[in-house]
Amino acid sequence: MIRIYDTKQRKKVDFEAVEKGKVGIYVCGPTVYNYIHIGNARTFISFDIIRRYFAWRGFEVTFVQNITDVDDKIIAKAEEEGCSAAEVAQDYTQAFIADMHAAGVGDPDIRPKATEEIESMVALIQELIDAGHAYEVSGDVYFAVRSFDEYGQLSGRNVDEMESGHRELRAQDCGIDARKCDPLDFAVWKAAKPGEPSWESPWGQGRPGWHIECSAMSRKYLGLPFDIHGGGADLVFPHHENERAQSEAVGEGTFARYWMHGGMLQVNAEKMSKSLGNFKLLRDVLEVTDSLVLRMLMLQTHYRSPLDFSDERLSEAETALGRMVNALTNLEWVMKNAAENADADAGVLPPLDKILVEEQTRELYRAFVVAMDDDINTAEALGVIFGFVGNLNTWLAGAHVTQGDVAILANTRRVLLELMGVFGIDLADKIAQDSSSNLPDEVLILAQDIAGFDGQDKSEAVKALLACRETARATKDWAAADSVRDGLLALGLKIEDTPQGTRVL
RNA sequence: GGCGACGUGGCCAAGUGGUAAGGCAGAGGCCUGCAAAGCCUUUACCCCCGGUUCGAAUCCGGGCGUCGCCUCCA
Repeated sequence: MIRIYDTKQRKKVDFEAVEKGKVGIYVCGPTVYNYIHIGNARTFISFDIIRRYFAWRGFEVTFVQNITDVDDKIIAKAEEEGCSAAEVAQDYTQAFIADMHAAGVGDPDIRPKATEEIESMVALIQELIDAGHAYEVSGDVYFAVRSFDEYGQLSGRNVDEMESGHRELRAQDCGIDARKCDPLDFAVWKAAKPGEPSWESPWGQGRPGWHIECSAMSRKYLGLPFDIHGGGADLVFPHHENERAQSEAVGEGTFARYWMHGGMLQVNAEKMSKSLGNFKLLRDVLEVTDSLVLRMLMLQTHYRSPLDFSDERLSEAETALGRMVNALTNLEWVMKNAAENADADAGVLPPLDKILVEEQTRELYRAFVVAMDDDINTAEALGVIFGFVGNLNTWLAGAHVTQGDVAILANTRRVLLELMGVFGIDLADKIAQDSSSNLPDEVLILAQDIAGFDGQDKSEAVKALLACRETARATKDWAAADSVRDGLLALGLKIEDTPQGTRVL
């Protein structure tokens, strides 16, 4: 049973799907007026992992994420850059999708764009007006907050207190629209101003308010009620409160059964902002960082907790990921070695305790599920895996592994890869990538220089070099041995001497 | 001012009643020609003060501190 923390109920609850075996998830996407920053990325990576986990647990997942491609900020950006709002939206939509791919975030099953869903928004607005929950004032349509009794329940706000807060604000300045019946009311449809993108509606030319977009699109693609509505914690109010009000006011009962909100990402313990100069774009970070490292960093903190981002933490995450990669590489090496030289060190070390490995692998799997079932506790799940990895290193270093052990180790390897895969970290691929650049042409030249090698095959050249180095080591000619190692290192090939022999990474 | 979250070893971070996972960093050791990797050992009065309980990091009250939201924000 998966338990998740529901923002509305303010506690962890058992997850029960609307339709057994299926889960519909709606996560608010970006407003495409700029490249997304790592704060956005955190939310999207978190829900990518949540989605992967549900799928891995056997649910048929329908994941919907919108693109808000009409908005004040897009219009402002267009003016700034001297192009159309549509162009701004299109450019940054493409950039967003590219960034998500670069970050290893899976595509949603459905990615509706607000501008292509106007019809369903207009329909919903009309329903709200007909039901007395919204009213038109000279081309604008507002939602009547006080017509919805439960307004404030999601974000834990009291309507009357909010009202008084607004009065104070109004005394100072400010942008309270006098046309609204109640200062708390918010726009669901905005009358077009000259030059702005607009669509026809029963209330004249205009465009939808932000909140109505998600209400309409989630209803259209998931139906009501649906299972999980997600987003960053900063969207709880007003965005999600308003969405919920719109969707539930028209008498369709529950909107989303569970609300999941991701914690904010901060930079150097402060909120990211352009004025503080700590604003980091995802694409800039990925320019110099493996996306798996970024993901590892995210995994180390629970998705609901605030996360402080820094270069130091990024580099720690890189080291941690390296530990995992090393363990896998080592495991694969041991397996290969066992297959290739069956009895090289027989008798020197005790045989591998296969029962133990098998049991602990099963326990790893179990503990992983327990951790993740508990509100997607990736930090704990990761701890479980690291704990196992430490044991695995000990077992492998202290035992004579034979051909007969390979099957059980292959299973362990498979489990490790599978569990990390749930996180969106493909270790096998990572290892392949790290070593794919392994054999540059210079290897042949180096092999000719040092070992007198004259073949064409680069991997044979490496073997010749290693053989040459072994000869040198046997005669304690350390200078010669090290020159081979240094030469290979310069070509990007790292050498490690192990009790079972030398291996190339 | 209102609402909410959080405060665990040098840093980060799990852990909601039974004397504290894991990662990073430091120190010492083992292994090794060296290096790398790995292993072992090592540092916790769980912010403070009360209370409940046989027993609390975990529950309750108070205090101090940090942060978020309350306007666009993932």
